[in-house]
Amino acid sequence: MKITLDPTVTPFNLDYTLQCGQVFRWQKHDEWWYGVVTEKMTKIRQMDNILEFEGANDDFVKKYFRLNDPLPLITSKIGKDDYIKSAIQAFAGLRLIRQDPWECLISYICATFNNIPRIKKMINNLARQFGNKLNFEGHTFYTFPSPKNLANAGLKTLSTCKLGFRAEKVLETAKIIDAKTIRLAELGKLDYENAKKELLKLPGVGDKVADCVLLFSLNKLEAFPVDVWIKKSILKHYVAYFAKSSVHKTLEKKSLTHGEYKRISTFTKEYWGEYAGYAQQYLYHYERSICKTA
DNA sequence: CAAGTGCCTTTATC
DNA sequence: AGATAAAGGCACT
Repeated sequence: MKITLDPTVTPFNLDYTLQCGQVFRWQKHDEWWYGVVTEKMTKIRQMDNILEFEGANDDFVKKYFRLNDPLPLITSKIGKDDYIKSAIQAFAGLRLIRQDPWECLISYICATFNNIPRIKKMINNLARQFGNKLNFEGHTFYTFPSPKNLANAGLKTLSTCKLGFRAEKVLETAKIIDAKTIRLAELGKLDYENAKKELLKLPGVGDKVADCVLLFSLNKLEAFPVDVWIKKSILKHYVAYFAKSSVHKTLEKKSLTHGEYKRISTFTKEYWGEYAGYAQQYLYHYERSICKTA
C-alpha cells in the first residue's frame, strides 16, 4: 500500500523518526524498515513524498506515525528561538511515534541508567525468550511478549535476558499490568497529571520513565522527559532561565533529584507549551547528533 | 513534607 | 586493559 504525502501539509522523514531513539525495535535492511507492531510484521519505506508499506493498513500507519499531527503548526509554535530552530531544521520531518503503551513502558524501564544499543539488545532478548516467532522474507522476528508472559516468567529466566537490576522491576510491573490493577490503555483518558500519578505507582517508573510513556504512547504531547542529554542541552542553551548557583552542580551530577527534574520540566512546559514533547525530541536528537560528530 | 546521598547490573565505548 | 558513561529509580538520611 502507498500513501502520498503533501510535504507542505504533512512533512515526514521516516529515517529520522525511527532512528532518533524514541523506539527500539525497528531494523533497516536496504531501503526497508522492518518492525513488529500489533503482533504482526510490517515493512515500510519512504521515497521522497511516497510512503510504501506492507503488513499494516493506512489507518494504522497514519496513527502510528502521527501523520495527522499538524507538524508545520507545531514546529512554528515550538520554534521560539534560534537554537531550537536549528534543531528543527536539522531533522525536518521528525515526528513522534504513537507506540503501544505496554511495549513502551517496559522499553523505558529497561532504558533506566542504560544506553541505546544495550536497551535494544535487552528488549530483543525479551522478545526472543517470551514473544512469538515470526518468519518473514527469510528473517526471523519476534512479537513483544504479553504482560502475562512476562508476569509468569520468573526472575531467574528473566535474568537470562541481561536486564541487570531492571529484571525485578520489569517482573513486578508486568504482574501489576497483567492483573489489570492499573489499566495502561485507560490512562490516556486521564489528564497529564493524573495519568502520571498512576504510572509512578509502577516499580521502575519514576519521573523520566513516566514522561516517556506519556509522550510516546499515551498521547500527552506536553510531557517533557528529562534525561542526561536533555539536561545538558537545556542547561547549556537555556541557562538564563535557571538560578545560576544551581546550574553548575546539576550539570556535574549524573542523576537528577526530583526537585531538579521538576525545575527543568516546569520551565520547558511553560516555555514550549502544549507541544513541549516535540521540542524535547528535536533537542534530544540534535544534542546527540552534535556529540557523535564532535 | 522537601532535599540530598549513595547504590543499583551490565556492557559499549573510549 | 581498565575506567567511564549510559533516554534513572529508590531507599535511606
